[in-house]
Amino acid sequence: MTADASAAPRRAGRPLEMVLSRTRITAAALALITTEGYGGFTMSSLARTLKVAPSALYNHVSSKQEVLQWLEDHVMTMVDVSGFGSEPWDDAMRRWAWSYRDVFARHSPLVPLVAVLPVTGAPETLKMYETVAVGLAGAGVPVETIIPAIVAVESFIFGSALDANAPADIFDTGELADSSPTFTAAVLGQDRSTGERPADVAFQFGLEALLAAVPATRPGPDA
Amino acid sequence: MTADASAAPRRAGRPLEMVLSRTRITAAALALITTEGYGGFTMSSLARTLKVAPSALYNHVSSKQEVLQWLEDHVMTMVDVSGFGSEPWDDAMRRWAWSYRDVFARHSPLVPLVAVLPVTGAPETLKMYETVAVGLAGAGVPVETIIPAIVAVESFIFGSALDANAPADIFDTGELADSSPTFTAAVLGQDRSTGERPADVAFQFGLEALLAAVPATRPGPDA
DNA sequence: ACCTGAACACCGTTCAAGT
DNA sequence: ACCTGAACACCGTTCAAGT
Repeated sequence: MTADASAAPRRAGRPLEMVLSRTRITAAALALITTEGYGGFTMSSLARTLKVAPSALYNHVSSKQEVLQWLEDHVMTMVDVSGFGSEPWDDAMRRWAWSYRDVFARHSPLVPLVAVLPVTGAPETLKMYETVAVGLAGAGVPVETIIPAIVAVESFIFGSALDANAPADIFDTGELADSSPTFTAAVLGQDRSTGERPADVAFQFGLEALLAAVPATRPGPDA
Repeated sequence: MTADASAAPRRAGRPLEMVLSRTRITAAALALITTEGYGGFTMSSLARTLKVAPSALYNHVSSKQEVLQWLEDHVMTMVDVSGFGSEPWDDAMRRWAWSYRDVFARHSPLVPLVAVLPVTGAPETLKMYETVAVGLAGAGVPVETIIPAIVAVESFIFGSALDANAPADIFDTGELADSSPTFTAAVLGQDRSTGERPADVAFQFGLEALLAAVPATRPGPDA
């Protein structure tokens, strides 16, 4: 209950900023993944970044899985919720959903982890949910619809984040074109005139469909 | 170009059904995963099931990743596309989407793999796409809309398959309830009277939203 | 053509020993 | 309280040697 409960004891010869902590481990993990990718992220490489033996990490973290959960919660911080409270609810949702998808497209290995991450250990994630829930409630969406709406949009976002990493030729049927004429025609018949990436066209389509189904009764705080 | 191009040479002392092949490796992998789960699936355990040394597998497969791709394609076989051609297009889509989600909820570690799996190496997956594309085209959906519609619904399905594995208490805010009053109220305000699982309620909501946005002009073959 | 057995280069994690 | 270094029990994959 002191004013600064998180202050670490300072010792001569080991400067304060060198003490391991959730914050510092998470920051190091993010930096490592940004430069080396998830393939280069191991407990060893993380320890090397922090100039510490790998075993030292286990004084602060119970597993690699936990580091990834910390990272996941930190990454949520990068999702843009600024529209809620300043834009009509649907524009706020669009801003949120697109940035959410983009963030996790860059961190797709974290996507399967979300299913196992309880909000209790993820305060930033909970903060985001609260902002979105306030936005929807303010738009007149009935209480019992808020969670299904959030979960549905979020599931769509996670699936779309994975899809955003698909190679451009994923649907090229090649020599199997003859056995799948209708699908092949659909692939070739896509509208390429706008120059948008196919993953973005699909995301736009699905997002608008989901937003149209949200039973809001008011346009939002400022509209 | 012979009648049976896939026949393996028969030798005395080594019965035909013991020869390794994509079919037999895939079947063994599925059996192993069904009994032991994905955590117990290693190249070693797979080799043990097939009564062979681990290194022997590499005469037939280039990596564990490839085994998983074979498995993924085989698993697509379990998705129910029987509605297409016999039901109104939207009922066929509902049957397909629910079974697709259920199958991959049981095989969620395969979900992130889909993004990297080109249809060229996945004939069963392509067969499924063809069936769905024929169904949508038959319902009068314009060619250029077919792929975005399929990709959007599929992304929603994959995200929902991950969500279906979430623990029931994932949204319990615990001691953080005070800092997230609106979200906590929404969690507590969910409609539990129907007895449906929250993941199913959200899936139903999102699926109906997406189907409502598909620009079909005809009800389907038999309606 | 396809198998075995040994080996390689890693993993994440534990633990006794230090300070 | 928190670090180091050695060790453990695995991984997926390669490769020489066999038949």
